[in-house]
Amino acid sequence: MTEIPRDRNHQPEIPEPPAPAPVGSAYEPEAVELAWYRYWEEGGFFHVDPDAVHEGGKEPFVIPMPPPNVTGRLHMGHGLQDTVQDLLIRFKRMQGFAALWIPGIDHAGIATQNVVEKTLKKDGIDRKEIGREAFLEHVWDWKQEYGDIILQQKRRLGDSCDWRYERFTMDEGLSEAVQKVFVTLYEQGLVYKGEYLVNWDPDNQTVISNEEVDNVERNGSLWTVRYPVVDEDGTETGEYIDIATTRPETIPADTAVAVHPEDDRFRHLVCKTVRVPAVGRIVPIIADDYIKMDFGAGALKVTPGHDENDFQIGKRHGLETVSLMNLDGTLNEEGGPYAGMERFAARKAIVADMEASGELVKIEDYVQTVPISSRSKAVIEPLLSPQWYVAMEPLATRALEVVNDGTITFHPARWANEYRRWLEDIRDWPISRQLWWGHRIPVWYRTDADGERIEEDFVVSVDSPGEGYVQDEDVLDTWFSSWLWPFATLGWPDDTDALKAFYPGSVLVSGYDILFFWIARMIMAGTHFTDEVPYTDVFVTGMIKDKQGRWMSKSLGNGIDPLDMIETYGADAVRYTLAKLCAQGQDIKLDPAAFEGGRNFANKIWNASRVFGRFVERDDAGRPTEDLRRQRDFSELNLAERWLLTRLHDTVEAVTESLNAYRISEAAQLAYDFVWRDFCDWYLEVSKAPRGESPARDSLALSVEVFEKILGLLHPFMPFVTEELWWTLRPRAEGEACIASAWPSPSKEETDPEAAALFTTIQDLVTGIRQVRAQYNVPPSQRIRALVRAGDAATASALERASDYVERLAGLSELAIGADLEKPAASAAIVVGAHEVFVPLAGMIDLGVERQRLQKEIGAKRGFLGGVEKKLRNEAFVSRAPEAVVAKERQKAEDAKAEIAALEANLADLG
RNA sequence: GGGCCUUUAGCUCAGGGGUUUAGAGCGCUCGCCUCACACGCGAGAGGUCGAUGGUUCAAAUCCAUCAAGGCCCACCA
Repeated sequence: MTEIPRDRNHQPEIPEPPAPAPVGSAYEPEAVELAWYRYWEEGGFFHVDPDAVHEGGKEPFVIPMPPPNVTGRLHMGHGLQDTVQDLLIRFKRMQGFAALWIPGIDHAGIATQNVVEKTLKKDGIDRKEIGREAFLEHVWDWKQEYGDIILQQKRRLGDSCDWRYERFTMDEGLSEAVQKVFVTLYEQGLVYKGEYLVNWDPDNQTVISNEEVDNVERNGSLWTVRYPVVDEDGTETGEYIDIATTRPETIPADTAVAVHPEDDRFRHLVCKTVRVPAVGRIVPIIADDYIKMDFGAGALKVTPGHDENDFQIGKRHGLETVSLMNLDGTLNEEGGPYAGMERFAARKAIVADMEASGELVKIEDYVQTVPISSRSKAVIEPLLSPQWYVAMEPLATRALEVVNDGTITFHPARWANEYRRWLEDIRDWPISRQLWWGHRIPVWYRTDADGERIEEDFVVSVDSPGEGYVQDEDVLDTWFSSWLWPFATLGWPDDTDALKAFYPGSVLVSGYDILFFWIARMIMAGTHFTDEVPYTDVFVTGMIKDKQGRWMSKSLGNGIDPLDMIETYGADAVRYTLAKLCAQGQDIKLDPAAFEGGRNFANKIWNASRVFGRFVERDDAGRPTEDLRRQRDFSELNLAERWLLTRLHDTVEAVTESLNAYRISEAAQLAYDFVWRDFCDWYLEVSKAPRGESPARDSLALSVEVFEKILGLLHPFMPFVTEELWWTLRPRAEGEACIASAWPSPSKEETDPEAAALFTTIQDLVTGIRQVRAQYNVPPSQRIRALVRAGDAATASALERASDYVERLAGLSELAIGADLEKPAASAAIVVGAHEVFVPLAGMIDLGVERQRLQKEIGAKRGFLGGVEKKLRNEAFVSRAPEAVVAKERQKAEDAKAEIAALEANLADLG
């Protein structure tokens, strides 16, 4: 049992934070990322103890990480899912939750056994020769060597999981849980042994579940074979039944021929007998309405030992079940002359023989659905075999309830439908696997005098009943341990502190590819064994595809390695890009070039910090020694600052809301817009001191203050660069890290919608002047004059106070503002709402260009006005639409008219 | 055979009954090495929101049908 750490016993020493990069240096992600991850991990910043909940009163927020396969390497799917999980964890941690992300590894039964077997084969070692025990030693060695490679790779991505909780699906605790669950289910009558047709994988020589079978369309043949009707002593009556089959090699296992009871062609033959071609067995003709009269030749050969439907027919009619295949896919003695042949060789041989004997009537091309093992890609053989099953229906009932009653919510909601569909039509789960690597089935058989086990005489128990018993050779399906993951990782079945504190969990993040395999089964296990849902929210991500929308696969060689991307662009860039692409539930067509966007954003933030960061005094190590921030009063802030704080407040609110609703890409976009557009493009430009002057301390202080909030806001998306910059702004106390900071929550008090609106007007004025400059190719270095004729005196004086913004941003040498200024001759005019801007362009003005510009502007406005007026002319609209909507449209029309009038006046002015 | 998803700018995608005349990134055009950033700055061009019909005062947005692409499930030999 892994001991769950407790705070009072574990007080990790917080290391020295890495020294900041020198001021003015370019952003180099790799060095920054490695250093900070070490700092966080060693400093215990990911640690969450049960006491934080029990005694600290913190609300838990728990995500069980889908344990990657021990054979695994990080792929883009992990990149995406881990980005989402870590983002949520960091977000909630900053919000003050006891945010626990539980990592671990899955032993991945078949996959791992295959890999190790292949590796050994290269050294000339055969699994069967060395035997079970020796083989398992190799697998454990392999696990030791490669087991946590992927977890190391996840660290590179920045995953902030509490590694002290790391579990392996075959470690002691998980094994205990698995055994207990098997025994419990057996005692509840929900585990049983049955002999049914199973999906047999002849390559891996194990049974697999339906979910592990892929049905693929393949070009095959449909052979029509003639079955002669014979009497009791085997003489042909001259009649015959033609039967179409896609699997002639199973003919030797035919135990009947079936026709539809109402089929007039064959009705008189029912109860008679036919001779099976190739092997000469005499079998009855039966009637069953499963048969489709219009398919093939209208009759079916019944092979209960090798086809699920035939098996059902056989049951109904009490037919013998002949199993003619060995576990390796060769025919056994039932195959008669074909015994010992591999199944597809047998098919060829049997077809050739029937062709020669005239029993084969025809061969047609036929597209059929072939079941394939998703692991080995071998064609699945339905085979009669005794296996252990879990009766799923009782478990499914509860699991359906908790989704139907809203205890568990899927995001996006449509996955709940898929989930229901599967559960409502659930089949029993074959859980035994004929493998060596996995949890041994806790069933003990009594042995007879020869040491052979007696199949019917067994005990189900965790421990051996003692002498005279041997354990079942088989192991359990990998998912039989992973379905316990959310609670077994916390110590279940023991009632640990951790379990009490952190179960049930909060969110599961996973791809839809394992909705049935894992997500649904976890919910079944949770409700059945713990009487709780394992988590309340399921966030289902889309799958990552290549640029052309194809699945990434080794064989296509179209995979994009996240580690390569991290090396090239940085982990923050990879994370931000994936977050941005993570629209709810949609598959993602990934172009590696997309990561450039993330890199550019990280770089932008880095550079933005230099604008004010270079004015912070630092010691020799580059650490800040002064705190620029100061007490301030919102009302004393200037217009731009009040606008910025208003935008900050709104942005934080919107991002928080988006994250809470799992709208990850929206949150990423909102943060991006604020940081790049508002903060960098407008605020930083406005706040810069005039050439040659030093910026005001108050202005720097606000930049630092807001930037700190920005770093917090971006931290869940881009933890590394934000943490790095966090330490460059002001002196920090030990452990006062960005990761441990509180989620920004700017005060509503510190917003000023009026200031924000005025600033927007200023932005429009500036943009207008810039447009004129661009139109006339005025070089950026050339200062020009401009006049603003404000629509009213109040705005005029407000703009007057903010005139240096416009001057600076529009590159003006002089700016006149007033409510009744005259338009100078030979000037370009811009209409911004009720205000007009005149740009005197003596000597430069081109009447043609100007006329064109104004006409285009008028055209656009008229188009707009036309639309609005059309609405207003519609009486139904005016009478039925809400008053506010109508009023708004009226206002729009009026504003547009005024603007058009102003533009037209200016146009007329040109002569 | 059932069910689901997608179709919006050249490309990749947001948006999801009234948000000024539909947005972003990339690409494209023009001008800029403006002392944070060319991984950048400024200005632009470019969509009758797959088609048709309907509901509504109002549809890219809701409904129906169709078309194209994709996915999942299913026992047609």
